[in-house]
Amino acid sequence: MTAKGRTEQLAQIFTALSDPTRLRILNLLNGREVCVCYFVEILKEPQPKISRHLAYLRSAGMVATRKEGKWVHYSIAWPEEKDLRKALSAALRALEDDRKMQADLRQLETACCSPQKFVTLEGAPVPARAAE
Amino acid sequence: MTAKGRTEQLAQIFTALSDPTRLRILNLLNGREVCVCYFVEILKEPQPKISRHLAYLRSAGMVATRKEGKWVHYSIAWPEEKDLRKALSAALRALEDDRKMQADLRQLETACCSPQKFVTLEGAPVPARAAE
DNA sequence: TCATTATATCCGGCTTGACATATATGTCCC
DNA sequence: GGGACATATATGTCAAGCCGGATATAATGA
Repeated sequence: MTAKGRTEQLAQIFTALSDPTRLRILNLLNGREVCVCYFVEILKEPQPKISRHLAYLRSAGMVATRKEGKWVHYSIAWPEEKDLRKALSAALRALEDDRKMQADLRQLETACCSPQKFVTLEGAPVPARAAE
Repeated sequence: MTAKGRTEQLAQIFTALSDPTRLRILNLLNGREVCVCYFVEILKEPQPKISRHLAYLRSAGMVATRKEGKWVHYSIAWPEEKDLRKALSAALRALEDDRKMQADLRQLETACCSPQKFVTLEGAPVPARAAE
């Protein structure tokens, strides 16, 4: 890990950002802790596909997990190095202009505020705001 | 091209940024027009490897070329969409903190100021500052 | 002919998606 | 408590495709 140079670490971050599904996941995670079931619900992608991309982000050290009973909450694991943090946050900020990303976030709000619209999510933990 | 959504375009940009060689190339191109021979000289990588990555960036529409006799000059082709420009420039700015990137730039300066140190570059066109 | 740059090809490895299946936890009910 | 069952999440496997490196070679210009 530390054997890797800064340039390679940067490249690795961008690799993690180079897939639309992962971009949508990271966008939803930006500033929040989100449970897997919400990704499945909102992205409308097969659960194994979501899980695979989460595993990718995990092994790249870009997300952290917290288990709570049946559910697993994901959050962004911000790099320690300042410039890596800067690169990542700049990239995430760029996502905010994307309409699809905005739509995803709106769906997350809706899911939070009216759980009855998501019957399969009944009882699922509500995404919580998290500090960067 | 336009059939692609914004999210996919963003992912494509990050894909282009996901390789150390391409990062170094783009860093050298940031604000400048640079001839291929300088990449070969400074990155100390096989010429076909450089050319391949340049071709990649070209087909991704991220760089523009200008032919001048024997030499081909590359420059960054900034996206038209504002948020794509923002994403790209943020990424390039993040590179500036990287020591290897700074070293590459210093070598470019050296190459410009004392061409006799780079015998194979004698007569090669000097990299020119360009507006973003 | 030499220098510069681009392309073609082969290969090994990684990524991704789809599907099936395993694991872990919670609930219900006796 | 303990089994049966449902739900949430992860993983194994396979196939297809892309990526990157290396080498050789072509194309272009001086």
